[in-house]
Amino acid sequence: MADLAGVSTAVVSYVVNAGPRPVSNTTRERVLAAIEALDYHPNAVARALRLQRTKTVGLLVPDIGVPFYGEFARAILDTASETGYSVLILDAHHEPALELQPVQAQVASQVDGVLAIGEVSETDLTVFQTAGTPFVTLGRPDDDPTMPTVAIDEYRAARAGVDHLMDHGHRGIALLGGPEAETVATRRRQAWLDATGFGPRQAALHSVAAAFSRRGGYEGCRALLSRGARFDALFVASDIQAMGALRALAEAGLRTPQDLAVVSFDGTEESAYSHPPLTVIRQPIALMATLAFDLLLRKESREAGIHRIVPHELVLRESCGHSSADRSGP
Amino acid sequence: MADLAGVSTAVVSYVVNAGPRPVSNTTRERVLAAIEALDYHPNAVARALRLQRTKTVGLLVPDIGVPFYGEFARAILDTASETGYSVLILDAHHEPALELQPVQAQVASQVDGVLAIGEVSETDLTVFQTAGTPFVTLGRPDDDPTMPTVAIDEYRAARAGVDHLMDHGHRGIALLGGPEAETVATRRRQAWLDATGFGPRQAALHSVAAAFSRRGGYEGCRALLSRGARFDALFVASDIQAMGALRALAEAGLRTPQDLAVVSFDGTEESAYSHPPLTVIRQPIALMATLAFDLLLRKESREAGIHRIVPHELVLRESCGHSSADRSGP
DNA sequence: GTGAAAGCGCTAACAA
DNA sequence: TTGTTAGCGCTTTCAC
Repeated sequence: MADLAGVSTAVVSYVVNAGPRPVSNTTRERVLAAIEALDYHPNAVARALRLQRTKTVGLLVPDIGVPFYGEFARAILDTASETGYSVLILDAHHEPALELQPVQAQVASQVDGVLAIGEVSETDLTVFQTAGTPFVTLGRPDDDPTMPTVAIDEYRAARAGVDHLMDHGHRGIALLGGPEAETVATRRRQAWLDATGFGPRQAALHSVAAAFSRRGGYEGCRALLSRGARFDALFVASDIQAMGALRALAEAGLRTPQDLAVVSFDGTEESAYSHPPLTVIRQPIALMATLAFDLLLRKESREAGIHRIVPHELVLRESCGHSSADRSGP
Repeated sequence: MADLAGVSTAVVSYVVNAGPRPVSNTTRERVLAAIEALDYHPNAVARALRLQRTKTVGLLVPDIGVPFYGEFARAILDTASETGYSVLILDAHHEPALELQPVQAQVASQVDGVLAIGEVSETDLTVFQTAGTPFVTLGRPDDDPTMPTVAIDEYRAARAGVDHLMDHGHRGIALLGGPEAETVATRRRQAWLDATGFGPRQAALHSVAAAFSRRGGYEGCRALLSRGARFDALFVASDIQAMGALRALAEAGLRTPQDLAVVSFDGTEESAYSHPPLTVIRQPIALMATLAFDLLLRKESREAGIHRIVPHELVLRESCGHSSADRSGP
């Protein structure tokens, strides 16, 4: 390569990286020609070793097959590619954190930082912390001040959802919540609890904890239905669970929203196409991705305690009882 | 590190990799202790440079936010992690191939191979081919014998879907197809054409090409509806388009399957939770992922022309008119 | 069974 | 303006 152009490798480097030293035009031409002729491409691995920077970030997701995480991943891939970054995806697929430790460590040495969506175990985070790998968590409400985070105000967001149901006059609002171990699920539950004013007995009767999956939502909803408690509305902790819930409701012969109003959480694309379209609390996915990525690379993430709260949005569709008269499609 | 244990770096390597040279037990102990004490983790980048092997594969997807691709990515992540591989995701987000060239080349130098789901441009493939990066395509029916591929038999699969609609007695079967540029869309259309026996005029009247997205399906279906052609069934080229179609049908006051039977393609999770649940042609995603990954690493992919055809499956649910009496949930 | 040293492909300090 | 060279952290041949 350098030989063909008759220059040293240093000059090739200067040309390819446009610096840090100047190169005469004639030399540059020769180098460029040689690059073209040999279809030369710099080796990213060697570059990374030398620079101690891989231009790659890790993205830790609970399950890339879940649309909410998929849409998040897309947003992050978009932002990353704008600045020439690659993204290494790690799918925790709900496994215990310990199993991942070896992988994590391996990955920690080949990424410039890690973005973690959703629930992440403390031990996972510790791996990155001790490895000195910058990281920021996304959508993980936590008061732990050492943890850089970008998230909506989970409590207020969920509260907005339940309050909206109350504005519609509903009083028997059941909760189809997320797994008890997940912080977001706890926050959303607390909001529901405060809004409804249910006491312990009523709360237990009117709520269920289910997995963040369609099946989880389906089974959770059936469990709720089989209890015989009377409720006229359902607040669901995630869109994906709502898909299962709508199915269960339909099978039970219950109409939404006439018999039961529904509001769910996240605002993924599919929530606009369900039957009926779901009224949701939407998280600003693209914005969160951009902010998190910037935070990660500016290494502000090292300054502990950066918590960026982004605005949520109540999106009114049919499932809460709004008329669709003025709608013109999703 | 090596210093602490009082050994050379070579021995550390022997211990960490359990070879290729033997190490005495006492020495091993000392090394292990030092590793523990220093929380040492080998640098994956340096390792990759030396071995010329990154233990990372690239995954090229059209849009990671689309559930079908998300589920595919999940399956591939699963297989990859079993053998200690990391996965670098590249989202083409429907951009022209040329824009990606720089990225591709960069990536080509940091992965051991590339898996491409769905449509991939020839020029994209050329980048990897000239870089000597092994690759295999997934779900890309192509007679090009130089291209290693894992896919269902698109024609037969689609044919099975349309034939099933005909078995139900439908004769006016419309097609909500994919983009004309996509090979799979062409194949599925041909199957529909042969099964229905439509001539050019009828075919044009009864079909539409739409983007592989919910909105694409929604708009495509509305276009079909507004044409005034009479049809009693709809064959949809993908689940995600079917979601949009179901929405459009509902808004038009058409009941599925009473007024219009629907069968779609892919068999993602969401197809089991729509209203009504969709009868689909399912692609064996997990199997395809495993086969493709194996193919990629065994470098059989270098032997041109490996086409592995995997079985598709007709999954009967309600949208085609089957009774749901015997169903017990998704 | 272990150490010394070369070298993977690149960048950047230093020399010229 | 350009060339020479050290070294990023690892593996592995070769010598002992």
